[in-house]
Amino acid sequence: MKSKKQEGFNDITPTKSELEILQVLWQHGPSTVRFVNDRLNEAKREVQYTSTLKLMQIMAEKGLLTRDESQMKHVYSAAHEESKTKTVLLNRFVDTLYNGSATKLMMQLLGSKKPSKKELEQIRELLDKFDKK
Amino acid sequence: MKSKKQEGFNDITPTKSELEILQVLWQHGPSTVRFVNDRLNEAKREVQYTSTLKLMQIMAEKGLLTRDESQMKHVYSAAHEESKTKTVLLNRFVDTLYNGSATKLMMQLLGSKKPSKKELEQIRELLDKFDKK
DNA sequence: TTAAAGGTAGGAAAATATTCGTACGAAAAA
DNA sequence: TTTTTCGTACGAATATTTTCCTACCTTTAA
Repeated sequence: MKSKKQEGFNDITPTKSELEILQVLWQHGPSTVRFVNDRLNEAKREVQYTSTLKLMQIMAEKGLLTRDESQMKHVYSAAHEESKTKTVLLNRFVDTLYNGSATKLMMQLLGSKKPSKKELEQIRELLDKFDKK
Repeated sequence: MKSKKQEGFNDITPTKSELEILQVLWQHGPSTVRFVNDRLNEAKREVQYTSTLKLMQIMAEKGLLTRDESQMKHVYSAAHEESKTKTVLLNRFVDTLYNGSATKLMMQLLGSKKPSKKELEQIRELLDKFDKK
């Protein structure tokens, strides 16, 4: 298995708007600016095409996205796995708000949300797996 | 669909820097700017006194903090409960990253962190409590 | 073959968030 | 009393993030 250590020089932390774009790419796979912009406009809010373009260009510069320029309509992809990026964001969130305690977060979560029986079952299964390690 | 602007209502959503200040106030209770600034400087990073002052003044204007001006050294307090504010932030986080599914978040959490036996036990207790409801 | 539509690039404006300098009054120390 | 320290208020400079205008090129439709 490959090392999971990060090189350090690329910060994969996206801003709020960048995250919206990443979500589209994670959900739909490699896409053109036009496609992403359409998704944003239908799901979120009104944004001009060139705004989305600019942001995606910046993201590509930062290393958040890669792009295929072989065609006129450039095709962008998320440079990092969804789970990897979200894990980073989640850990940061836990560190910031719950002093690193995942348990504290869960307590809050269970207190405010209401998981269904089925969901509770899924969580238990996951816990069981852990016990066996 | 975008929600309407809530004139006159308090948006308790703090920015990154504001959250740092709130953490100090939640942890230590009502405090002067001097005290908060000292905590920030020792725990986080170097910040000038007037920067912290300004930010806390802004937060008071926004309704994030309240302040007692009866003494020369104004005493600031967090305007909202820690758990209330963190619940809002947590729910927003879940909505943004996990499409509102707390379970998905938990799965990721359990997958990336490695809870200790003791933590696993705590979580189970939590789930049990929940089951009985 | 021309006009319209749709692309990219880049600069700059606009919106937010953060930081700090300066003025000045009150309290404490000398 | 005089000076120094510590406090608030407030404007403005910075930094960051987000938005969009304009120029110009390519493809498509008329």
